[in-house]
Amino acid sequence: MNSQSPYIQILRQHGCRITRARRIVLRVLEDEARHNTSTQIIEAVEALDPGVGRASVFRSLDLFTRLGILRPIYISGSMTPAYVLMSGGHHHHVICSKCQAIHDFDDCGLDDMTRQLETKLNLRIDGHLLEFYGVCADCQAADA
Amino acid sequence: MNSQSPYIQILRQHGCRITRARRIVLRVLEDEARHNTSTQIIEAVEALDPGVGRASVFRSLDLFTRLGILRPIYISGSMTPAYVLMSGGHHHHVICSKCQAIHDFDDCGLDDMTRQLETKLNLRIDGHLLEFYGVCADCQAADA
DNA sequence: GGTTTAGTGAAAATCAGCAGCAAAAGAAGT
DNA sequence: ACTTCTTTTGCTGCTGATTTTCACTAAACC
Repeated sequence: MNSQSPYIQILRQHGCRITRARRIVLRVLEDEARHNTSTQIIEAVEALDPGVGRASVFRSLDLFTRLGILRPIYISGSMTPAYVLMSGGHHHHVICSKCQAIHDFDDCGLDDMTRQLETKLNLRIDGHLLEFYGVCADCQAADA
Repeated sequence: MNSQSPYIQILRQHGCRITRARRIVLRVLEDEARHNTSTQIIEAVEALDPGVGRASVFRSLDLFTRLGILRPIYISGSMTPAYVLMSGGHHHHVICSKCQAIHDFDDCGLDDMTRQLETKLNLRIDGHLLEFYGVCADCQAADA
């Protein structure tokens, strides 16, 4: 009865098999609930089950991205993307330009805009990512 | 007198030197006005001036990103990011999940939210990126 | 023009992510 | 549970995109 995870359901809906590797990668993503690079995810998976291979983690990340469960974003100077879970199809955060700290926030008033955009551009919209860039309170204090 | 480009001004403001490599990378970014991968940018720079080295292109892209001029975004299928110019500090587009077509749009009603967020989280916000994911009109038609 | 030092080009080093294949394990039906 | 049919997996070696190193060039400023 661990098919509760809505993400597992999404896999099912798309005819994908629920494998050990995918389950573990999903668990890591849900547990960590942060913005992890592939390397960090691979390490976490390794810690949870050394039997899961690197390649499968990459394959899972790729699959989840194609299904809209995940979204890779580029943070800081690293060209390795971090992955964020698109819970409910959307995600929002503020990234500090100085210290790269990421501050997630929940409410976005984008439902109206989504509907307007669907009408205006004549397309269907399933989700969105909203990123703000700025300087966090700590870094502003440090500057002064 | 080609210091018109507002981006050149930004470089100046940050005490960065206006070098040949940076000028050319900027020109490519402004001319192409699309979502180009580092490889595409390197090729365009090469075509414009073979004297500019790869490494400098990467260094410029990195610098521009740190200054908020550019933003790397993930494009399906390629592990290398595409770069978008953050004209005026922000950028908005819709990505089709089927054909990966990108549709830029200009107006976003995010000024209010930006100010609310600044107050609520006690930080300064300089810009934002808003991505919508969906299925474009063409792909919907093709499905039917 | 001379000085200073950030920035550069070239080549070597690094490392994330991918490909190919035999073997393993979901899913579905019996 | 057993069988069968595919989908996935774990390996391992490889590729090509970034990064680093370092001696050299050229902005910026006097």
